[in-house]
Formats: sequence, C-alpha cells, structure tokens
Amino acid sequence: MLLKIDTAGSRPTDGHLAELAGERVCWSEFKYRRGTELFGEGEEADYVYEIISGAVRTYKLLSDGRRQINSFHLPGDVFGIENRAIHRFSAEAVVATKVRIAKRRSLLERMQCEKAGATSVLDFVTQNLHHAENHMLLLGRKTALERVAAFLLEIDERLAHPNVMDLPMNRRDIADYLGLTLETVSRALSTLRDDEMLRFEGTTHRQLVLLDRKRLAAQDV
Amino acid sequence: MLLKIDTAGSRPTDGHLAELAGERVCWSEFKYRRGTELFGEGEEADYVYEIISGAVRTYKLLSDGRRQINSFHLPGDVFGIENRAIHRFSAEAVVATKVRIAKRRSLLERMQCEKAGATSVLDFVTQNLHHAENHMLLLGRKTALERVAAFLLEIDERLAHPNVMDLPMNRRDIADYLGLTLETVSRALSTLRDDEMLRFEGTTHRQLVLLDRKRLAAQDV
DNA sequence: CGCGGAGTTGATGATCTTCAAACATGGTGG
DNA sequence: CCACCATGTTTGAAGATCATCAACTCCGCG
Repeated sequence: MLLKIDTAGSRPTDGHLAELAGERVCWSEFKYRRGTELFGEGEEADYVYEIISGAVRTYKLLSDGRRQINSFHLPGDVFGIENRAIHRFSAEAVVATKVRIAKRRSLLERMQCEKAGATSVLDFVTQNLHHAENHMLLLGRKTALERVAAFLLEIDERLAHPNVMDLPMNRRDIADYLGLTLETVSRALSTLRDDEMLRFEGTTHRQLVLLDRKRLAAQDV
Repeated sequence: MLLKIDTAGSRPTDGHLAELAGERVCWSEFKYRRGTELFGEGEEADYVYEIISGAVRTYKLLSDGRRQINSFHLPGDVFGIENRAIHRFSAEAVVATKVRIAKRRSLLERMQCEKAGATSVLDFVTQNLHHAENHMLLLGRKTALERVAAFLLEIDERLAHPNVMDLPMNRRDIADYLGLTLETVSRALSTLRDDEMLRFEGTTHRQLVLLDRKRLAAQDV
C-alpha cells in the first residue's frame, strides 16, 4: 500500500499499439518490481494499463487487513479503465511486471467519440462484470476444492492451455482470490495431486501440469 | 428456471413496440406474480426492465441447485441491459412486481448514438461492476454477522432510510445473496436484535427497524 | 552457513451448515 | 367461521468444513 511506484527503466514509446482505441493514443512503458503498487484504492484514475509481461493483482482491503483479490491480470490484459475518476481498488505487481500506460482521459475521450470505440469500452466493462458475476458464484457457493479447480482452469484457459502452467502468484494470493486461507489452497492442491489431476513440475511448486482437465472441470460443478 | 413468464394482467400497448429505432423508446408495463421468471440465464436479452413496484432477484445456479443471487432490484432500478445478446443470469420476481419494459435494441441504439447516452449506459454497467466488487469482498472475506449487517445497511440505504424497513425477500433469498444458509441469517438477525441494533415490527419478521445504524456499520468493518 | 520466504502437513478449534422440531402466518375450501 | 395446509421463521443439537496455530521442509541468497 505504501510502496512507491517503481519507474526504473521506464521507456516512452511512440505507441501505435493501441488496437483498442484507434490511432493516436500515446502509450509509454513502465516497469514495476514485485510487490509494488501501480495504483491505490481511492486514487485518481489517470492511466489505463496494458500488461506486457508479468502479472498484476487488483484487490480491496478491510480495515483489519483482510484482503479480497478481484482479479489477476496477465500479459495482454487491459485494466484501469474506470468510469469514475477514482479507482475502486488497488493494483500491485505480483511479479516483476512491464506495462504500457496511456492517459485515461485521452483514451476515453477518443473511445467515446466514435461509436465503435464506445462499444469496445462498454464491451470491456461488461467483460469485467461477467467475470465478477462468475466469481460471486464461486465465492458464495463453491467448496474449497471446487474453487481451486475453477482457479486452475481459469488460469489454464487464459494461458492458452500450456503444457506446464507457471503460476506467477503465491498461495496467499490464490487464497485471497478464492476467499480461502493459504493452507486450504495448499491442501486442495495436494488433494488434486493425490487424485492425479495435476502434477508439480520442478521443485518450486509454482509450475504445474494439469493431467486431467475433464476431471478438474467435474470438481467444479 | 422452468417457470413460465406470467403475463397475467399484461397490458400490451397498441403496437408502439413496432416503432423501430425511431425517436421514442417505447415502454410498456408488465406484471409478474411472486416467483415467476422475467428471463432465464442463456436466453436472449431482448428487453430492458425498470421496476415500478415490487422486487426482482437476479441469480446464477450451479447444476446441483446451489444458487447465488447477484443483486436485488427495487423500484426505480433499471436492469437487463446486457452488452451481449444473451443474459448471463436469471431474473425472478421476489414479490408481485410491476415493471416497464423497452426493447433492448432500440434503447441501446438510441443510447449509443448520442454521446450522453453512451456515457449513461457505461455508467450503468460501471455501477453494477462497482456493486459486484464490493460484494466479492463481502462474500470472500466477511463473517456471517458482518454480511447480514452490510445487507441491512445496503437495503436501508436504497430505501432511503425508512423508519420501518419492509423486506420483500425471505430468509433464503437473503442467504443466497450473502453466501450463507437461511438459518445462519436468521441467527444473525436474532443476535442483532438481542444486541438492540434492530427490532422486529409487526408479526411477520419481514418488517424491521434499525435502532443503531452506527453500531450496525461497526459490525461491518 | 544461516536466514527468510514459500510451501506442506498435522492437530485443534471455531464458524457455519445440516438436520430437526416447533411455531406463526396467511390463504383456501368445506 | 374454522380447519387445514403450505410457506416462512426461529431455535436447538450435532456435524462438517475450513481456519488457526504450529512444526517442519525446501529453496535461494546474502
């Protein structure tokens, strides 16, 4: 929360890469070290972010420190588009992360002028809402095992079903995403391993191989 | 899910719906009996709804019947605006409910043509997202008592702090909204009553009086 | 080498769920 | 008008799931 933004190595570019917004939104690149804050809840929403590499968690806190992670953002994801001028949650780099940043106002203005642009911002927010609705179902009504299975399948999907899945986040992050404790997440993963639905690759237990996506999906409901 | 839409007492207006993307968005009124379905998950999203009286729950189901209610809609609320053509959840009347309905396409087209309109659809979806983010925090990280207190304050707020709060929904609905069981909700309400934060009015236990909103807010965190 | 961060696993315990029973309410039909 | 029944609510007792507390391992790194 109190960490400073780490702009070491920032490298403004002459961004043509705004597929989302049409032509002339100017993007620049920034790097964040592991654990540093991109923005905090309540801060002004000045920028829109696109992840180049790494991973970002967005979350809310209760006053006593309990944390709920809304979502993980992986390379290719765009986030930070807020309709209001104030961020409703905080964002931190899960690992060393490189992002492209654009001024939010200029982007939104451009997008709202054009009909196609307006649709795509709306699409974007709608996608977030869709994800949130599914996640409410998970948080409100699924068991620990179902949650962890759903998490694995979600990440697997977003990484395009790699042979070896490389988790950028630790067990506590996963737990705070799934509304569990890190021990429960660890136990669920061990159970899935014992049931031969996954296997750990290497020593770190951050790389894993999904052995049976069908049965994993059946854990979920 | 399998309930038929109840159009008893529907009052089809004389063909105004046939007006296409004309100048007026044409609303017509419908009534739904308690428990009837306005639309189901996966159905085409043809209409936008505004509640005149009554209440609506929107929810998702797991295959074994577990239910998560996303939100309750009360008089004045507009819902059913979906960016995609398919509803992502079901909607049912909690009690006898009167709504105004407009063709979704004509409405969206109108709203997207005008800059102000585009902003207001976006605002609308953003508000839903905001609510969903807060609700994920509740579902993932709050205790039963905190959830119930938060629920009471939310309804209180949306009813503009009435002296006597009239709950349209039963304990099971509340439970499925808060990710609890109906018994746990009942117990939490009894606890809050015993601690003199609320009082039941009348006999039904659906009307209640918040006696100390400050302390209720402190239950929440 | 020692240290800290991360993960696993075990024992215990708290919270919430499940199962069950009792009671109130409101509507319906005899 | 009352009996009757479905629906809704509360409360109790027992049980399951998950959280908490704690110990231990493994790894990377100064």
